[in-house]
Amino acid sequence: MGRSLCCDKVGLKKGPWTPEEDEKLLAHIEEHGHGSWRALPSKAGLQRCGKSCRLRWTNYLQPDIKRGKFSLQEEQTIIQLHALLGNRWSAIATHLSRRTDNEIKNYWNTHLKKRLAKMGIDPVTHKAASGAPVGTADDVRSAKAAASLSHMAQWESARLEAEGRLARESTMRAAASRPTSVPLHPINLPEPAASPCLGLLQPWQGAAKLDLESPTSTLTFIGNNNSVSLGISEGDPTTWRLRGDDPEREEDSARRFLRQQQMQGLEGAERGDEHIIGCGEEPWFQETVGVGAGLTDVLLAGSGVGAHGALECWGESGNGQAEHGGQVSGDGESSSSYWSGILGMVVSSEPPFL
DNA sequence: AACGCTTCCAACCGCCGGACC
DNA sequence: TGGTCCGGCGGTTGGAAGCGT
Repeated sequence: MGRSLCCDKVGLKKGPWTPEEDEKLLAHIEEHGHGSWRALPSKAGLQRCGKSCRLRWTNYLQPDIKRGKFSLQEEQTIIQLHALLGNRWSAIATHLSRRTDNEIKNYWNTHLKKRLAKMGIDPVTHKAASGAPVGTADDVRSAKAAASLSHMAQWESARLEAEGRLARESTMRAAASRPTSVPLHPINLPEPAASPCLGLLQPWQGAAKLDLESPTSTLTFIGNNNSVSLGISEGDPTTWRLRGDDPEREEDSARRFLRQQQMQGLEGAERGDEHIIGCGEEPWFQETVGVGAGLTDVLLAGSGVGAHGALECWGESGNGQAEHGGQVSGDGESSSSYWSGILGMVVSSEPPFL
Protein backbone atom coordinates (compact mmCIF):
# COMPACT_ATOMS: atom_id res chain seq x y z
CA MET A 1 0.00 0.00 0.00
CA GLY A 2 3.00 2.16 0.29
CA ARG A 3 1.94 4.11 3.28
CA SER A 4 4.63 5.63 5.39
CA LEU A 5 5.65 4.02 8.63
CA CYS A 6 4.75 5.91 11.74
CA CYS A 7 8.32 6.06 12.98
CA ASP A 8 10.22 6.92 9.85
CA LYS A 9 10.16 10.66 10.41
CA VAL A 10 13.63 11.99 10.99
CA GLY A 11 14.33 13.33 14.43
CA LEU A 12 12.08 10.93 16.26
CA LYS A 13 13.73 9.32 19.22
CA LYS A 14 14.03 5.58 19.64
CA GLY A 15 15.27 3.35 22.39
CA PRO A 16 14.73 3.36 26.12
CA TRP A 17 12.42 5.93 27.61
CA THR A 18 13.81 8.45 30.05
CA PRO A 19 12.01 9.35 33.30
CA GLU A 20 11.35 12.80 31.83
CA GLU A 21 9.61 11.30 28.80
CA ASP A 22 7.58 9.01 31.03
CA GLU A 23 6.54 11.98 33.10
CA LYS A 24 5.45 13.94 30.04
CA LEU A 25 3.48 11.04 28.67
CA LEU A 26 1.80 10.31 31.98
CA ALA A 27 0.94 13.93 32.62
CA HIS A 28 -0.53 14.34 29.16
CA ILE A 29 -2.65 11.20 29.33
CA GLU A 30 -3.85 11.95 32.83
CA GLU A 31 -4.95 15.36 31.75
CA HIS A 32 -6.29 14.74 28.25
CA GLY A 33 -6.53 11.00 27.76
CA HIS A 34 -4.53 9.53 24.92
CA GLY A 35 -6.98 10.34 22.15
CA SER A 36 -5.25 9.76 18.83
CA TRP A 37 -1.93 8.12 19.46
CA ARG A 38 -0.53 9.57 16.29
CA ALA A 39 -1.28 13.09 17.39
CA LEU A 40 -0.26 12.55 20.99
CA PRO A 41 3.54 12.98 20.75
CA SER A 42 3.40 16.51 19.39
CA LYS A 43 0.70 17.51 21.87
CA ALA A 44 2.68 16.04 24.75
CA GLY A 45 5.95 17.50 23.55
CA LEU A 46 7.56 14.15 22.91
CA GLN A 47 9.99 13.32 20.15
CA ARG A 48 8.49 9.86 19.77
CA CYS A 49 6.15 8.17 17.36
CA GLY A 50 2.60 7.47 18.50
CA LYS A 51 3.15 3.78 18.38
CA SER A 52 6.06 4.03 20.75
CA CYS A 53 3.95 6.12 23.13
CA ARG A 54 1.12 3.63 23.03
CA LEU A 55 3.48 0.76 23.75
CA ARG A 56 5.13 2.58 26.62
CA TRP A 57 1.77 3.40 28.10
CA THR A 58 0.14 -0.02 27.72
CA ASN A 59 3.17 -2.05 28.76
CA TYR A 60 4.69 0.08 31.45
CA LEU A 61 3.00 3.29 32.53
CA GLN A 62 -0.60 2.24 33.01
CA PRO A 63 -1.26 2.53 36.74
CA ASP A 64 -3.14 -0.74 37.08
CA ILE A 65 -0.39 -2.92 35.67
CA LYS A 66 0.90 -5.71 37.84
CA ARG A 67 4.62 -6.25 37.56
CA GLY A 68 7.13 -8.64 39.01
CA LYS A 69 7.24 -12.34 39.55
CA PHE A 70 4.45 -14.49 38.14
CA SER A 71 2.58 -16.58 40.68
CA LEU A 72 2.16 -20.30 40.36
CA GLN A 73 -1.46 -19.81 39.44
CA GLU A 74 -0.52 -17.35 36.72
CA GLU A 75 2.06 -19.74 35.31
CA GLN A 76 -0.44 -22.54 35.18
CA THR A 77 -3.03 -20.38 33.55
CA ILE A 78 -0.56 -19.25 30.90
CA ILE A 79 0.50 -22.78 30.05
CA GLN A 80 -3.03 -24.06 29.85
CA LEU A 81 -4.29 -21.16 27.82
CA HIS A 82 -1.30 -21.43 25.52
CA ALA A 83 -2.13 -25.08 24.93
CA LEU A 84 -5.60 -24.02 23.87
CA LEU A 85 -5.06 -20.67 22.18
CA GLY A 86 -1.48 -20.79 20.96
CA ASN A 87 0.51 -17.58 20.79
CA ARG A 88 -2.54 -15.38 21.21
CA TRP A 89 -0.97 -13.36 23.95
CA SER A 90 -3.62 -10.68 24.09
CA ALA A 91 -6.31 -13.32 24.53
CA ILE A 92 -4.26 -15.02 27.20
CA ALA A 93 -3.70 -11.68 28.89
CA THR A 94 -7.44 -11.18 29.30
CA HIS A 95 -7.40 -14.07 31.74
CA LEU A 96 -4.47 -12.78 33.74
CA SER A 97 -5.66 -9.73 35.52
CA ARG A 98 -3.39 -6.71 35.14
CA ARG A 99 -0.69 -8.52 33.19
CA THR A 100 0.19 -7.21 29.75
CA ASP A 101 0.42 -9.40 26.69
CA ASN A 102 4.02 -8.33 26.22
CA GLU A 103 4.96 -9.44 29.70
CA ILE A 104 3.22 -12.77 29.28
CA LYS A 105 4.89 -13.28 25.92
CA ASN A 106 8.29 -12.52 27.41
CA TYR A 107 7.68 -14.78 30.36
CA TRP A 108 6.63 -17.59 28.10
CA ASN A 109 9.65 -17.21 25.85
CA THR A 110 12.20 -16.88 28.62
CA HIS A 111 10.86 -19.23 31.27
CA LEU A 112 7.93 -21.47 30.50
CA LYS A 113 8.90 -22.52 27.01
CA LYS A 114 12.30 -23.60 28.23
CA ARG A 115 10.90 -25.48 31.18
CA LEU A 116 8.54 -27.43 28.94
CA ALA A 117 11.33 -28.14 26.46
CA LYS A 118 13.55 -29.35 29.27
CA MET A 119 10.91 -31.86 30.20
CA GLY A 120 10.76 -33.16 26.66
CA ILE A 121 7.49 -31.45 25.89
CA ASP A 122 7.05 -29.56 22.69
CA PRO A 123 6.07 -26.06 23.83
CA VAL A 124 4.20 -25.52 20.57
CA THR A 125 2.04 -28.61 20.51
CA HIS A 126 2.17 -29.34 24.24
CA LYS A 127 2.82 -32.95 23.43
CA ALA A 128 5.73 -35.17 24.26
CA ALA A 129 8.68 -34.52 21.97
CA SER A 130 8.20 -37.96 20.40
CA GLY A 131 5.06 -36.60 18.82
CA ALA A 132 2.73 -38.89 20.68
CA PRO A 133 0.19 -37.21 22.90
CA VAL A 134 1.06 -37.35 26.55
CA GLY A 135 -1.21 -39.95 28.06
CA THR A 136 -2.11 -43.52 27.42
CA ALA A 137 -5.68 -43.61 26.18
CA ASP A 138 -6.54 -45.07 22.82
CA ASP A 139 -6.27 -43.06 19.63
CA VAL A 140 -9.95 -42.74 18.94
CA ARG A 141 -10.71 -41.13 22.23
CA SER A 142 -7.62 -38.99 21.94
CA ALA A 143 -8.70 -37.74 18.55
CA LYS A 144 -12.16 -37.03 19.83
CA ALA A 145 -10.74 -35.28 22.83
CA ALA A 146 -8.55 -33.16 20.59
CA ALA A 147 -11.50 -32.22 18.43
CA SER A 148 -13.52 -31.29 21.46
CA LEU A 149 -10.65 -29.33 22.92
CA SER A 150 -10.18 -27.57 19.64
CA HIS A 151 -13.81 -26.54 19.54
CA MET A 152 -13.74 -25.39 23.11
CA ALA A 153 -10.68 -23.34 22.27
CA GLN A 154 -12.37 -21.83 19.24
CA TRP A 155 -15.37 -20.96 21.29
CA GLU A 156 -13.26 -19.50 24.05
CA SER A 157 -11.36 -17.55 21.47
CA ALA A 158 -14.51 -16.06 20.07
CA ARG A 159 -15.84 -15.36 23.52
CA LEU A 160 -12.68 -13.58 24.55
CA GLU A 161 -12.87 -11.35 21.52
CA ALA A 162 -16.50 -10.54 22.17
CA GLU A 163 -15.87 -9.84 25.82
CA GLY A 164 -12.96 -7.63 24.98
CA ARG A 165 -15.07 -5.65 22.57
CA LEU A 166 -17.90 -5.30 25.06
CA ALA A 167 -15.49 -4.21 27.73
CA ARG A 168 -14.03 -1.58 25.41
CA GLU A 169 -17.48 -0.36 24.44
CA SER A 170 -18.52 -0.24 28.05
CA THR A 171 -15.45 1.75 28.93
CA MET A 172 -16.03 4.14 26.09
CA ARG A 173 -19.66 4.61 27.09
CA ALA A 174 -18.64 5.26 30.65
CA ALA A 175 -15.97 7.69 29.51
CA ALA A 176 -18.39 9.49 27.22
CA SER A 177 -20.73 10.11 30.13
CA ARG A 178 -17.97 11.70 32.16
CA PRO A 179 -17.00 15.37 31.99
CA THR A 180 -14.67 16.04 29.08
CA SER A 181 -11.80 16.87 31.38
CA VAL A 182 -11.69 13.29 32.58
CA PRO A 183 -9.22 11.11 30.68
CA LEU A 184 -10.83 8.85 28.15
CA HIS A 185 -8.39 6.07 28.71
CA PRO A 186 -9.34 3.70 31.51
CA ILE A 187 -6.57 4.68 33.86
CA ASN A 188 -8.96 4.50 36.79
CA LEU A 189 -10.77 1.35 35.85
CA PRO A 190 -12.31 -0.58 38.69
CA GLU A 191 -10.82 -3.92 39.64
CA PRO A 192 -11.68 -6.53 37.06
CA ALA A 193 -14.42 -8.89 38.08
CA ALA A 194 -13.15 -12.06 39.63
CA SER A 195 -15.23 -14.13 37.28
CA PRO A 196 -13.76 -14.78 33.87
CA CYS A 197 -17.12 -13.83 32.45
CA LEU A 198 -17.41 -10.09 32.68
CA GLY A 199 -19.27 -8.83 35.65
CA LEU A 200 -20.59 -5.89 33.70
CA LEU A 201 -22.80 -8.18 31.70
CA GLN A 202 -26.29 -8.33 33.07
CA PRO A 203 -28.35 -11.47 33.27
CA TRP A 204 -30.80 -11.62 30.45
CA GLN A 205 -34.38 -12.57 30.38
CA GLY A 206 -36.68 -13.82 27.69
CA ALA A 207 -36.07 -15.05 24.21
CA ALA A 208 -34.65 -13.76 20.97
CA LYS A 209 -34.53 -15.02 17.45
CA LEU A 210 -32.20 -13.82 14.76
CA ASP A 211 -30.76 -14.83 11.46
CA LEU A 212 -27.12 -14.58 10.70
CA GLU A 213 -25.99 -13.00 7.48
CA SER A 214 -24.91 -16.34 6.16
CA PRO A 215 -27.63 -18.02 4.12
CA THR A 216 -26.67 -21.34 5.56
CA SER A 217 -26.55 -20.39 9.18
CA THR A 218 -29.27 -19.87 11.67
CA LEU A 219 -29.16 -18.95 15.27
CA THR A 220 -32.19 -19.25 17.47
CA PHE A 221 -32.50 -18.30 21.07
CA ILE A 222 -34.84 -20.89 22.38
CA GLY A 223 -35.66 -18.73 25.31
CA ASN A 224 -36.25 -21.66 27.57
CA ASN A 225 -33.96 -21.57 30.53
CA ASN A 226 -31.66 -19.23 28.65
CA SER A 227 -30.54 -21.73 26.09
CA VAL A 228 -29.50 -21.07 22.53
CA SER A 229 -29.62 -23.46 19.64
CA LEU A 230 -27.41 -23.08 16.61
CA GLY A 231 -27.91 -24.73 13.26
CA ILE A 232 -24.64 -24.50 11.43
CA SER A 233 -25.88 -25.07 7.92
CA GLU A 234 -28.91 -26.20 6.00
CA GLY A 235 -29.33 -29.90 6.14
CA ASP A 236 -26.65 -30.22 8.73
CA PRO A 237 -28.11 -32.14 11.58
CA THR A 238 -25.37 -30.92 13.86
CA THR A 239 -26.76 -28.82 16.65
CA TRP A 240 -24.73 -26.45 18.72
CA ARG A 241 -26.35 -25.47 21.92
CA LEU A 242 -25.24 -22.35 23.64
CA ARG A 243 -26.09 -21.36 27.12
CA GLY A 244 -25.33 -17.97 28.48
CA ASP A 245 -26.48 -15.10 30.56
CA ASP A 246 -26.23 -12.27 28.10
CA PRO A 247 -27.95 -12.18 24.72
CA GLU A 248 -25.60 -9.65 23.14
CA ARG A 249 -22.53 -11.53 24.16
CA GLU A 250 -23.89 -14.86 23.09
CA GLU A 251 -25.11 -13.49 19.79
CA ASP A 252 -21.84 -11.83 18.99
CA SER A 253 -19.75 -14.75 20.06
CA ALA A 254 -22.01 -17.16 18.27
CA ARG A 255 -21.68 -15.25 15.02
CA ARG A 256 -17.93 -15.36 15.24
CA PHE A 257 -17.98 -18.98 16.23
CA LEU A 258 -20.19 -19.93 13.33
CA ARG A 259 -18.02 -18.07 10.87
CA GLN A 260 -14.99 -19.88 12.19
CA GLN A 261 -16.77 -23.17 11.92
CA GLN A 262 -17.93 -22.45 8.40
CA MET A 263 -14.51 -21.32 7.30
CA GLN A 264 -12.93 -24.40 8.72
CA GLY A 265 -15.56 -26.72 7.36
CA LEU A 266 -16.55 -27.89 10.81
CA GLU A 267 -13.26 -29.61 11.09
CA GLY A 268 -13.37 -32.13 13.83
CA ALA A 269 -17.09 -31.85 14.37
CA GLU A 270 -19.23 -34.84 13.92
CA ARG A 271 -22.35 -34.29 11.92
CA GLY A 272 -25.43 -35.19 13.81
CA ASP A 273 -23.78 -34.57 17.10
CA GLU A 274 -25.15 -32.21 19.63
CA HIS A 275 -22.49 -30.01 21.12
CA ILE A 276 -22.95 -27.82 24.09
CA ILE A 277 -20.74 -24.82 24.58
CA GLY A 278 -20.73 -21.88 26.90
CA CYS A 279 -19.49 -20.37 30.11
CA GLY A 280 -18.96 -22.87 32.85
CA GLU A 281 -20.03 -20.97 35.92
CA GLU A 282 -23.67 -21.83 35.60
CA PRO A 283 -25.05 -24.93 37.29
CA TRP A 284 -26.79 -25.83 34.06
CA PHE A 285 -23.44 -26.50 32.45
CA GLN A 286 -22.52 -28.98 35.10
CA GLU A 287 -25.90 -30.60 34.96
CA THR A 288 -26.22 -30.72 31.21
CA VAL A 289 -22.72 -31.72 30.29
CA GLY A 290 -21.98 -33.60 33.42
CA VAL A 291 -18.81 -31.75 34.22
CA GLY A 292 -17.84 -29.36 36.89
CA ALA A 293 -16.75 -26.49 34.73
CA GLY A 294 -16.49 -24.95 31.30
CA LEU A 295 -13.22 -24.10 29.67
CA THR A 296 -12.37 -21.10 31.75
CA ASP A 297 -13.29 -22.79 34.94
CA VAL A 298 -11.46 -25.88 33.95
CA LEU A 299 -8.43 -23.71 33.57
CA LEU A 300 -8.88 -21.83 36.76
CA ALA A 301 -9.83 -24.92 38.67
CA GLY A 302 -6.76 -26.56 37.27
CA SER A 303 -4.78 -23.74 38.72
CA GLY A 304 -5.67 -25.02 42.12
CA VAL A 305 -8.11 -22.26 42.91
CA GLY A 306 -10.36 -23.79 45.46
CA ALA A 307 -10.14 -27.20 43.91
CA HIS A 308 -8.48 -30.39 44.94
CA GLY A 309 -8.46 -33.96 43.77
CA ALA A 310 -6.93 -33.92 40.31
CA LEU A 311 -5.51 -30.55 41.12
CA GLU A 312 -3.42 -31.65 43.99
CA CYS A 313 -0.63 -32.49 41.63
CA TRP A 314 -0.26 -28.81 40.83
CA GLY A 315 2.34 -28.30 43.47
CA GLU A 316 0.09 -27.53 46.35
CA SER A 317 1.79 -28.07 49.62
CA GLY A 318 0.33 -29.93 52.54
CA ASN A 319 -1.10 -26.86 54.20
CA GLY A 320 -2.97 -25.89 51.08
CA GLN A 321 -0.59 -23.11 50.15
CA ALA A 322 0.42 -23.07 46.53
CA GLU A 323 4.12 -23.31 46.03
CA HIS A 324 5.69 -20.95 43.62
CA GLY A 325 6.68 -22.40 40.29
CA GLY A 326 10.21 -21.14 40.61
CA GLN A 327 10.70 -23.11 43.75
CA VAL A 328 8.90 -26.11 42.47
CA SER A 329 10.71 -26.28 39.21
CA GLY A 330 14.04 -26.98 40.74
CA ASP A 331 12.81 -29.80 42.91
CA GLY A 332 12.71 -33.23 41.37
CA GLU A 333 9.60 -34.83 42.78
CA SER A 334 7.43 -31.81 43.28
CA SER A 335 8.55 -30.49 39.94
CA SER A 336 7.50 -33.68 38.32
CA SER A 337 4.07 -33.65 39.88
CA TYR A 338 3.69 -29.97 39.17
CA TRP A 339 4.32 -30.40 35.49
CA SER A 340 2.53 -33.69 35.18
CA GLY A 341 -0.46 -31.90 36.62
CA ILE A 342 -0.22 -29.31 33.92
CA LEU A 343 0.09 -31.96 31.29
CA GLY A 344 -2.77 -33.88 32.72
CA MET A 345 -4.94 -30.83 32.50
CA VAL A 346 -3.80 -29.70 29.08
CA VAL A 347 -3.50 -32.85 27.07
CA SER A 348 -5.53 -35.34 28.99
CA SER A 349 -6.93 -37.90 26.63
CA GLU A 350 -10.14 -37.85 28.57
CA PRO A 351 -11.03 -34.23 29.10
CA PRO A 352 -13.92 -33.54 31.40
CA PHE A 353 -15.91 -31.79 28.70
CA LEU A 354 -16.24 -34.77 26.42
C1' DA B 1 39.89 -8.04 37.35
C1' DA B 2 38.77 -9.26 32.78
C1' DC B 3 36.56 -11.63 29.51
C1' DG B 4 32.98 -14.26 27.24
C1' DC B 5 28.67 -16.40 27.45
C1' DT B 6 23.80 -16.51 28.81
C1' DT B 7 19.57 -14.60 30.39
C1' DC B 8 16.10 -11.33 30.43
C1' DC B 9 12.99 -7.81 28.97
C1' DA B 10 11.85 -3.23 27.02
C1' DA B 11 11.19 -1.68 22.75
C1' DC B 12 11.00 -1.98 17.80
C1' DC B 13 9.24 -3.80 13.42
C1' DG B 14 6.12 -5.45 10.13
C1' DC B 15 1.74 -7.10 9.27
C1' DC B 16 -3.25 -7.26 9.68
C1' DG B 17 -7.97 -5.80 10.01
C1' DG B 18 -11.47 -2.35 10.98
C1' DA B 19 -12.96 2.31 10.20
C1' DC B 20 -13.35 5.99 7.37
C1' DC B 21 -13.48 8.65 3.14
C1' DT C 1 -14.93 -0.25 -4.34
C1' DG C 2 -10.47 0.84 -3.40
C1' DG C 3 -7.16 3.65 -0.90
C1' DT C 4 -5.59 5.37 3.40
C1' DC C 5 -5.34 5.87 8.33
C1' DC C 6 -4.92 3.97 12.66
C1' DG C 7 -4.69 0.81 16.51
C1' DG C 8 -3.49 -3.64 17.85
C1' DC C 9 -0.97 -7.94 17.66
C1' DG C 10 2.85 -11.19 17.56
C1' DG C 11 7.69 -11.93 16.33
C1' DT C 12 12.15 -10.34 16.92
C1' DT C 13 16.12 -7.80 18.60
C1' DG C 14 19.54 -4.89 21.19
C1' DG C 15 21.68 -4.14 25.14
C1' DA C 16 21.96 -4.31 30.14
C1' DA C 17 22.60 -7.43 33.88
C1' DG C 18 24.05 -11.67 35.71
C1' DC C 19 27.07 -15.52 35.89
C1' DG C 20 30.98 -18.64 35.21
C1' DT C 21 35.74 -19.26 34.23
